[in-house]
Amino acid sequence: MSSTVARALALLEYFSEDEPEIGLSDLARRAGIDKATVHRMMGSMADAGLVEQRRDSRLYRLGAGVLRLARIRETCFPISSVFQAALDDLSEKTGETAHASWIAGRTLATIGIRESVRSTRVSIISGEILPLHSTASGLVTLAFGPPDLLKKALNKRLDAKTEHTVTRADALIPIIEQTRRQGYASADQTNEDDVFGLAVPVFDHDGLACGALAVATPTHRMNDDLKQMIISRLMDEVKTVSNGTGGRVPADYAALIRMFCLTTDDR
Amino acid sequence: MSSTVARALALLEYFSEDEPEIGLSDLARRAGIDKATVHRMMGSMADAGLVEQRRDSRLYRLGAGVLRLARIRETCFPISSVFQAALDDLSEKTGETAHASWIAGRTLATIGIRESVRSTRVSIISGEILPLHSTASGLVTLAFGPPDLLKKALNKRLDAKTEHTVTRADALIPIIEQTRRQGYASADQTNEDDVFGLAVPVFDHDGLACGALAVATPTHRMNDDLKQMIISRLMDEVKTVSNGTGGRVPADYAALIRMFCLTTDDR
DNA sequence: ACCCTTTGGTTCATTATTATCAACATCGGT
DNA sequence: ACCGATGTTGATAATAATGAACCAAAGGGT
Repeated sequence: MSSTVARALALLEYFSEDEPEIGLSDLARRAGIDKATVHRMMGSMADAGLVEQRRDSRLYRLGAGVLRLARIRETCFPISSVFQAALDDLSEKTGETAHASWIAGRTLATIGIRESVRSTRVSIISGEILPLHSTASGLVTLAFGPPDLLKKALNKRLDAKTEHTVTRADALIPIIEQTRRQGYASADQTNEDDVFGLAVPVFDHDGLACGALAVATPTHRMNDDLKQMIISRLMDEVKTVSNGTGGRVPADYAALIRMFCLTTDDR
Repeated sequence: MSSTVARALALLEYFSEDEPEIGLSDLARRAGIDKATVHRMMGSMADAGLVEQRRDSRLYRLGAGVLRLARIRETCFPISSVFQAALDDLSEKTGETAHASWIAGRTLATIGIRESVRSTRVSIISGEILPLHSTASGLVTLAFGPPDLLKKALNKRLDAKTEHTVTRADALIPIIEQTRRQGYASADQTNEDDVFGLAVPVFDHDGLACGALAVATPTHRMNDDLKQMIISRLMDEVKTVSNGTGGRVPADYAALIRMFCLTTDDR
């Protein structure tokens, strides 16, 4: 089913900002793999520099090798900088937390955050992997992204993150279709309690979504006016970011953007 | 002998700033592995987001997943920022190109560069992997780093990068010992023609070298005065950077630094 | 002090995964 | 259209991954 390499690399997904160091047994338990196997896998990954092991506590953490890789990737195909500018802009104009994500394999990786300055705000874990089915970012990515990503995502188990999470594939399909029609996705507490997410896609060179821009607000603060305002701001950034990262906005989506500008002008 | 995971991850080392995209056959040829094998390996790595494949040219390149990993690593254990400050300082004071590297598994990864402003200067490829035996950075890392790294490095094939490269392990040992005594390493055209490198170690929490700071100058410009000046500047940064990255300078090396300050004061 | 649990690490026989090689498909250039 | 090189897929043989058992060491609780 899944190759050894894939299983080994999947171990990397357990590391995040709020859990940067993990022990051998812990890692093995979560992944559901034998200790001995994980031990050898981590050994190989340590050799490659992807992880390193503290000499004292024997805990594993991400290694310096990832810095090198990210450096190459970013100097050759810079995206972070483009995103960060958009995020700063979004957060400033909406007053809420903005974040950006990007397709990484069959997952969605958070690659940029700008937190709201308000006292009550949504706080996002840097480097977190976003579920495709329960976040606004995930939904737009599925709706406008590569078809096979959607297919794979629907076949996977859809974990219930809150009591509002849609966990049945057939219930998800109409939501995806609605997202396609309106050009943005909203997710009210489907991934985390008291978090309302709004997201638009970012397009690659082929006109497929390769990531998402999102604004997250506390649910209690959300209302129609705020929602329209945020969506309008998000739409404004789609073209900028897509072009800035070497992508292009497909014609039908561009039409959606124009429509939205008109409706907001009407207000 | 070597695990599948290790072989797969070794493929990542072929990507660099001046060769960010590589085809399947090319990759297989260099690694000496069958095409089909590489194909499945890259497939797994693409799933994990470490690499991605262009839909048009089918070439592979580093994926967005590495950005996520680097982000986590850097927010939890920041080192780049500390290094960059030191590099800027070094380059400014010496007028030459300064670069920093860090142990990543059993290799040495370039994680920071500040190029000289001069017209003739040493240009360094970002993200490049430095050979341990033929660069000044590699030599100090071997001299002051983990003993098993040295052992492994001596057992590996020592490629001749130029006609000055030392390729015999027994010839390398006295050089390492000399490096230990003087506290810095110099490499005159042993890795690249017309490049003279000077490097000092950066220490981790255990007092072992985990990286290096280096200044590279065109060989024709190097003389005793410049050499002494650069070494003095490098020594100045050892403590700053080591402490800034959570490390500590061992007592015997601290003594070396003090000695060097005295001798330079004498001048 | 003790026991008991948990941790990281290692070994080894079995088996399931993976490398291999070939054929096939696809593309670009001459 | 040809040719060479490339990416992709499938069947078989061989290798490497697996997981149980085991060890040493480090807490944690009584």
